[in-house]
Amino acid sequence: MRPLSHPSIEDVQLEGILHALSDPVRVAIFTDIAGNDCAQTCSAFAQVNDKPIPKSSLSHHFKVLRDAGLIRSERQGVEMRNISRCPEIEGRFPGLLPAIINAHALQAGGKA
Amino acid sequence: MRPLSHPSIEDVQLEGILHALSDPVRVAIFTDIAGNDCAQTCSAFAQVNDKPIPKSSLSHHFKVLRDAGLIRSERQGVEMRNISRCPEIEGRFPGLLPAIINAHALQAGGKA
DNA sequence: TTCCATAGTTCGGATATGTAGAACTATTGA
DNA sequence: TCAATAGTTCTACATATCCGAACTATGGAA
Repeated sequence: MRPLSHPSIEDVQLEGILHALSDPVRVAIFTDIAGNDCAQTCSAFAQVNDKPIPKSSLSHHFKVLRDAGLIRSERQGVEMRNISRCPEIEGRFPGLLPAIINAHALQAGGKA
Repeated sequence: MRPLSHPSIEDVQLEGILHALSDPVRVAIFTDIAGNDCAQTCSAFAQVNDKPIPKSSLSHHFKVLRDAGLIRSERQGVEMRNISRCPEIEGRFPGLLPAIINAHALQAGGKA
């Protein structure tokens, strides 16, 4: 099992962020993590929008979010704690993540 | 040749927008169209970032942008005029496109 | 310690999506 | 009618995604 790698903030690309968040499961996971002060485990998202996510898929989704620079994951005992990198990204792309998070909320709200 | 179809604004999805703009060629095309008052033809983008784009690929990219609701294309004589749908989308997802366009500009600027 | 349970990762095969050359369609102008 | 230009569609191939199964890592219990 390779060690987790996180891109440095200068290497974070807009395209990578948009790609990572262009998946409904990932944008749901990310907005949840971004809106939560305390770190979230991967398995907290075994269900997303009432849909069960296989854990290999979940692991893949977290890797995409990590590689895009959106979250930071670190092992804590048997589980993995995930936190958003919003503040760093805000410095690089001001307003981007808030706008996406807001859009996601609007869409989810209008859907219900 | 099927008639061009454009989704109505209520059917525009955040995920579709992010997916469409997660490609470096498409985000370059879109920011150009969005920043230009006058409509742009498809073939205006035969080169993007000094890279030639085959016209079948270009056509595909425009279709993705259209399907995502980001642009409106209409035939005018022998060519196609493309305009952004920013104002409509601004009403649905406020601040989203400006933030993405700004991020793209920052990234392109920092790259040079 | 050994063993088991839990949390994630990796592998591998099926399926879906993207790329681009070639053939096609639509419009205009000679 | 014919040729030129602008885009689209077809098709084959390359790449990416999905998910079950097998694997690894950590911690706690026997």
